[in-house]
Amino acid sequence: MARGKIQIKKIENSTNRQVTHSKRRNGLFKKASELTVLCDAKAWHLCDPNAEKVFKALNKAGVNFDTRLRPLLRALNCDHRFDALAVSAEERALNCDH
Amino acid sequence: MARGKIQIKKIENSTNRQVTHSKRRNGLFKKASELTVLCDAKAWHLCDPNAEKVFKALNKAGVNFDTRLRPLLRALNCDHRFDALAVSAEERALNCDH
DNA sequence: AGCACTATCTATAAATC
DNA sequence: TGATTTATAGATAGTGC
Repeated sequence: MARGKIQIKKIENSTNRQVTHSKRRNGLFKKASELTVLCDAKAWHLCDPNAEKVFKALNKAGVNFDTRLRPLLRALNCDHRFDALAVSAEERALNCDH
Repeated sequence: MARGKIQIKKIENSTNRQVTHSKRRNGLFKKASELTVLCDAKAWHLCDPNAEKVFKALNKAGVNFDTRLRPLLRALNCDHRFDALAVSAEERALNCDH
């Protein structure tokens, strides 16, 4: 791109790799949030207590949903599927027999 | 972009919205996989039984990790954090007391 | 370790088939 | 409805500070 085309393979120089990672990651987030707005991804069901449990577990694990995953999942139309996941986690907890 | 600049707000025409969604989603996946390769995201720890449980739960919920989320999570360096999530889920199951 | 610049590359909006 | 084209907007590699 830019001042010269690059091949899509691992960047061996670690400094360049880190710089590229930072730049492209920001670009990825921007595009994800644009897609979310343009295509009207529906709101998250944070009011759903089952979903809330999963989000809390993710936060506890260090995954910041709001800033890192939410716009991406929205853009990919994956967000509503996490409701199903939340239910699945809930069922697993209820079926725990030890 | 392209043949005219657009504002980042909901595309009201549903046909255009769908077309844009499809195009931009593909672009997002492409950029995510490029970033994964360029910046050498490390491999998933699928051999980890704790992580495996989470992946299975996600698949059961209809989230196709391999095609939808894995390249994105890799690109975002979130993948290793899912190991922590897996452990968290495991602990929660073990601490289930009813 | 950022942040700015900018020439160049890539993504894509609209058009066309 | 879906594929292809193309002109333009947007992203970014290399650079300098």
